[in-house]
Amino acid sequence: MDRRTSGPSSGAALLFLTDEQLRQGIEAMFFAYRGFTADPDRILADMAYGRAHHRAIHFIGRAPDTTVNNLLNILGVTKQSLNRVLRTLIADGLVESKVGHKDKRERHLTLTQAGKTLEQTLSDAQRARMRTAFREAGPDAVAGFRTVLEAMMDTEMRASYSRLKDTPP
Amino acid sequence: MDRRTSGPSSGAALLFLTDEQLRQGIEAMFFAYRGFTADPDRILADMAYGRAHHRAIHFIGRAPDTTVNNLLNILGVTKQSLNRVLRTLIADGLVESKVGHKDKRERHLTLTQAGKTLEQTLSDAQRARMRTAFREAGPDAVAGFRTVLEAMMDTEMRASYSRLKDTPP
DNA sequence: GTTGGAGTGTCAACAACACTGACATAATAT
DNA sequence: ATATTATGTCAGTGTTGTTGACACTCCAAC
Repeated sequence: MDRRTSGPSSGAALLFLTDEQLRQGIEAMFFAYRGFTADPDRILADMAYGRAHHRAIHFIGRAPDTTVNNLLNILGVTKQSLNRVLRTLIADGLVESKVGHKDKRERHLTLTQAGKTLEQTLSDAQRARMRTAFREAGPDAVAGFRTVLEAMMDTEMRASYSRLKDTPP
Repeated sequence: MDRRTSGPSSGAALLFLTDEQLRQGIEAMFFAYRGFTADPDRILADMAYGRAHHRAIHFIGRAPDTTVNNLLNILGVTKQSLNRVLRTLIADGLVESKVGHKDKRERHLTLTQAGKTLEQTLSDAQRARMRTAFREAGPDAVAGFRTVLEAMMDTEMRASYSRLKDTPP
């Protein structure tokens, strides 16, 4: 067991691990996530789309030509659930689905121009809130924020996150 | 071009506000929230309950004798939605509803012993993950984490959060 | 070359949980 | 007396998750 916090486990250095601190962290996570999704949700409510569409659009825009299976792993839902979302996005001309030329079982997904436009609108709203929060909190707080979130992920999600993080846009 | 040696005087100090950094923050939030809810979800899946029941139980346990209206404000859902959840929790003997003695229109909600037991089970699972993440990240990162999350909340949610935070358990 | 299994995508039906709208009841406020 | 507030309920709808069943494609073993 490495003691990176220096000092005995009973010391003041571990006060941030009390149940009370953890409870506050849990509640902060709950309230913040509501704020995190509030702005895109408002925009989507006027269309026939929901949060699931937003997520699909985000990650397709992030990794163009991705396959359905890859998207499935990132989103962590069943393929049937994703398929319903993709069907509407494709029908509405926001996403293009192309049969793979190497493996014809695969479908490669890309945003159309309309899809990119919507993605930009949603991202702008979400980024604006994140930017304000980041600016208020300052760079050191942001670094800590990212460190804790990364430690909170499941292993597979952390892998997906790192893969995306290290992918040039 | 820009030498990022150690000059906080130039634009380098604002590098943490680039779209790329914001995008990573957004994705970190997405993946981390999945981890955040994963453990309680697994426990609840075996019962007839879902995440909505968990939230209700958490905040009733947190603020015993709370009214329906107060819970409504905290959870940010409609009364019809909350009522469906409360009805099953009361029927199953996890929550007790008492008519207010000052204002008899109000119902005051409290966890029964069985409710407290379930709350403890769910909290333990969620706290365990949070504790591991906090310990890995260290106290400074945790402070930053909390600062950013608080800045990300809507104003009303931040008020709810602060009210709970300053309430002794 | 045919067969069988693995991978991939689609359709259908169902459950959880959110929403709106309308209405009832009781208690409180004006 | 009337209006407002707090709560509960019924009915209907939408989004998003789930299983189950099935078709198509690829690849490898026979």
